[in-house]
Amino acid sequence: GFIKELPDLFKLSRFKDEIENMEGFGEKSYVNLIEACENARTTTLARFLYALGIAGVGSANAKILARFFDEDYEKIKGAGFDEISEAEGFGGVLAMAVSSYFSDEKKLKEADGLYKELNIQAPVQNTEKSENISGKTFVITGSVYHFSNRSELKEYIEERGGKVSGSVSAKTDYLINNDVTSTSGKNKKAKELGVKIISEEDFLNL
DNA sequence: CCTAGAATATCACTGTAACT
DNA sequence: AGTTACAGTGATATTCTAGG
Repeated sequence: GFIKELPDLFKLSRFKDEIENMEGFGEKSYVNLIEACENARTTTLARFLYALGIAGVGSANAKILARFFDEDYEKIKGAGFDEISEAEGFGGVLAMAVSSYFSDEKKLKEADGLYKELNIQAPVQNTEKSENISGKTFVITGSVYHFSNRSELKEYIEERGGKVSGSVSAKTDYLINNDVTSTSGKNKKAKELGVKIISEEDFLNL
């Protein structure tokens, strides 16, 4: 009962004592919970859109939407079916999902309430433009060593104008893989299609 | 205060279904 | 044909509470 609508996620400290006394909880879990919620306040428009849970709008499509509408939440809210269809990769199904979400009174109210609690930041862009990375598509497989996890490497690439996708295709420029002997589906496909397979070191040298 | 055992969270990775 | 979202799996890491 602590969370009745989305914005309540950011008001949990009102229930400090109750939360700490719940089974399986203690002071530490309470503090972690509050810290996690506070960290989540600072986010990008794309992450916010992703979080709304609109069918078909995951992390990748949310980024496209945010960019297409100039990182402006008001523009997205006001956009109709036709306008949304013009965004790259958005056809009838996705445009309908998005436009009907924002024309639903209840959902709109919830989204607005959540938006008010947030501290939206502009996405980090092209901190260090790199010609070898910008405009290229990468796929990462296996573990990484120079970054704490794959998401960090993904962010690193995207900040420099590159793209990271989940599956190898003819449009993929590089497959990043430290395990040369790997026989994963991604490696096989990369070999089939003649996609360059590089190690993390090779990537950093780019 | 410290430790052990248990529970839970996180991570990398797959496969499937559905969309453009 | 190419992409993406999403659910599920097994392994590993983290972190809790209870009890000495």
